[in-house]
Parts: sequence; C-alpha cells; structure tokens
Amino acid sequence: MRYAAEHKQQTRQRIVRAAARRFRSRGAEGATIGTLMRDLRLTHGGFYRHFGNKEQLFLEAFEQAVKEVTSRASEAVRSAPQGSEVKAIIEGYLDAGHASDVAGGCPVAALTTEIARRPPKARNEFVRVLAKHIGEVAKYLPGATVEERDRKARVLLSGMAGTLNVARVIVDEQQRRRFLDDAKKFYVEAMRR
Amino acid sequence: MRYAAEHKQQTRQRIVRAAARRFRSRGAEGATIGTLMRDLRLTHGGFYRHFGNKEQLFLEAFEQAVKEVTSRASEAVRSAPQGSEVKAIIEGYLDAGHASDVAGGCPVAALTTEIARRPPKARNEFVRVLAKHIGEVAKYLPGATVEERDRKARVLLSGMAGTLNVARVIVDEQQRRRFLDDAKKFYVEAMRR
DNA sequence: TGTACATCAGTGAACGCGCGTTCACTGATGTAC
DNA sequence: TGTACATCAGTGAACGCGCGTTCACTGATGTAC
Repeated sequence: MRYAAEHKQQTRQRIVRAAARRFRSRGAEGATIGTLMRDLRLTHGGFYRHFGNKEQLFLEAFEQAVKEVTSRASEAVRSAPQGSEVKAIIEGYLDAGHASDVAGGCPVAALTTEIARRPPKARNEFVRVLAKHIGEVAKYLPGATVEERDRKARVLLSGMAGTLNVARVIVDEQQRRRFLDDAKKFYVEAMRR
Repeated sequence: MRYAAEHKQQTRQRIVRAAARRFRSRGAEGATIGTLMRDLRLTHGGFYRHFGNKEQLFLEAFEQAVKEVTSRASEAVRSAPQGSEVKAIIEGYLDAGHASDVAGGCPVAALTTEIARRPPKARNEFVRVLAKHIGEVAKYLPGATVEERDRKARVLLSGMAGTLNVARVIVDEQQRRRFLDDAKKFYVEAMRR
C-alpha cells in the first residue's frame, strides 16, 4: 500500500522517539528491533526501509534523547528565578523523578558506558552530538569565556550523570533521596564560582 | 581426572578474576561464558561446577573488581604525602591511565548503568558490596563524623565515575586529557572542605 | 599390600531461544499516455 | 476522462549465528575393605 507524502517521515520519527526511550531503559543490547517495531504496530522487516542497521538508529535515538533533555533543561532554567539558574539545573537533574524515569531521562547517564565501548570512529559521532548541545547548558553557568563555561558544563554534567547512575542502583527510597540531596548540595555549593 | 584438594578453589578464583576484567571491558551482556572459559583453557560446560549461573558470577566479579580498585586506592593514599591524601585519590582516579584501562578500572564506572537496570533484589546485593568498601575511601576524606565522610565519598566517587565514563567516549587524546584535568581541579577544589 | 569402587572437576555435543538482517511479496496510490 | 504501469512503505517467512544452559561421559585419585 502507498501512503501520503509525509507518512514515511512520521513513521521514522515514531521509531526514533520510541527507540530513544527504549535504548535508555534497556541499553543498546537490551532493546531489540522486533519488540520496538511491534509496540509501534509495525513489523520488524519494515525497519530497514528507514535505517541501514540498528547502530544507525542508536545514534539517532541518542541525538533525539539529548535534544529532549537539553530542551527540558532550558525550560527549567527559563522558569527559574533570576540568579538561581544553575541551582535549577542541578536540582532538576538530581531530582528523584529523574532518577526513576530512566526512559525519559538523561542519555549521558543511561548510555555513555556502552558508547565508550564502541570503536573510535563511532565514538566521534557521539562526541559531536554531545558537543552540539553542551553549550546550551553552559550558557547558564558562571565563567568569563565560552570555553570556561563549556568546561564547567562538561564536568558538572558528567559528574551528575555518574551520581544519577549510582542513585538508580539504590533500592531504598529514603536512602536514594538522601544521596541525591547530598549531591545537590555538593554541586550547588561547588558551582557557586 | 581428579585434582589436588585446592585445585577447584584455584580454578574458581581464576574464573572470577578473569570475569572481573571481562565484564568491565565488555559489559555483562558483551562478556560470554564460552570465550571467558576458552581463554582460561577450559570448556564452557565446566563453568557450572563453580557457579549456578552467569548472574552469580557477575556479582562475584563485581565484588572482586571493587576489592581490587579499593585496595589500589588505599595504596595510592599510603604513598601520598601527608595532607594530600584526597588529592592523591582524585588524581589517581581521574588519571589518563585509568581512563584507558577499562578492564582493570573502576567497576562503578564500567558497570553501574547495567546494574541499575536489574530488579531491586539483585540491586540490593550490589549496594551491599559497594557499602562494604566505600568506607575505605571515606577514611581519608574531611568530615566530623563517619556519616559525613561516607556521604562525601559517595558523592565524590559517583561523580568521578560519571566523568571517567564521558572521558572514555572522547577519542582525541588531548581533549580527553584536558577534560580529565579540568575535572581533577574541580574535585580537588570542591573537596577542600 | 592389593583391589574394587566412589568421587567429581572438567569435557564437548546438544538443546532451545532470540537476535539482526534479508528478501520475495503486497497493494493502494501517483504518474504517463 | 480512462487505463496501464511504476512506486515503495510495510509484511512475514526465513536465514545464520551466538548465546546460556544441560547432560552423559571421562578418568585420575582417594577410600573402604
């Protein structure tokens, strides 16, 4: 059957968005094309009309996830009171809700370990995707130059990603929350210049 | 063939040690029992004389890795000049050599994301293993009470683990080193009280 | 001291299973004439 | 306006492959008598 002009683009978008969630919650190996497509009421064969292979989808899904999270951070900053933008970013990131929402959460936390295991050529593409969005967060950090703000953004985000991962291992809710609160205080304090 | 009394224990240790490296460098799914045993000049069938299943080995391998890294950190601290123990821990952890040595490196960096995806019951066992060793690092951190030092250790180690993971994605060696150096400065500064 | 038997770490074929990917096919719609 | 054909997103059977796990077997050594 033939579809309307925009139909293919829409299907492709649906796959990327669903994959962005699935990869984050199950990992690159844990997420399978079969179940991904089935949940979208499609069959696995059709996947290859949109993507060359699974790895290509993984890269696009990563980019999609980074976009989502970056724009959410930007929104949080916009609705934060003047002067406490950094605090808003940190507390939004280390929020208990973010810790429970792996599928919709930060892809750096959920996927960097696996990405680090890929060959250099592939890693470079992920670095490029990340670099494109790191400046968005850096805008709100203190620092005299763009480079200084970017450096701070990288250290802050990578550190908080590690903290988020460890928080996700902790089962006890109170313990997890305390850990996240400790980390919030630490980073807010440390970023105050 | 029958073996000497200690033979079984030795084989078991060899498997755990090799697995600790393999899991870190390839992930829980990426490391397979077949190749693990083959590299030890054993066959896959014999694996089940030592472990109930792969997951049991994963837990023991994680513990082994944590032990290795903790004792290495303790040694680094012992050989550090008085008063700069924290600096030694941070700079040892965020060392470029550590970033390249995934197989022998920190299991928190290499494995927490995957562990976070496991069911609560399993996660609790990993939390227990971690807790057993976190105090070892906490000893060298500033803080009035044990709890305060433990809190600091958790935040510091989880943060540095995230940074190490991101560093491992970066291909360009100079860029990676700069990033690690930025993070070193940040954490040394932030831990100075 | 000698002999029959039990033990059990390690072997390797076999199993069921799920995965990524391929490919011949379908059929509604756009296009050429 | 009507008709024949091309297009191509999506279908579903099939493929090869590697994985975790099982199990009947091996055979050197310890033990019972």
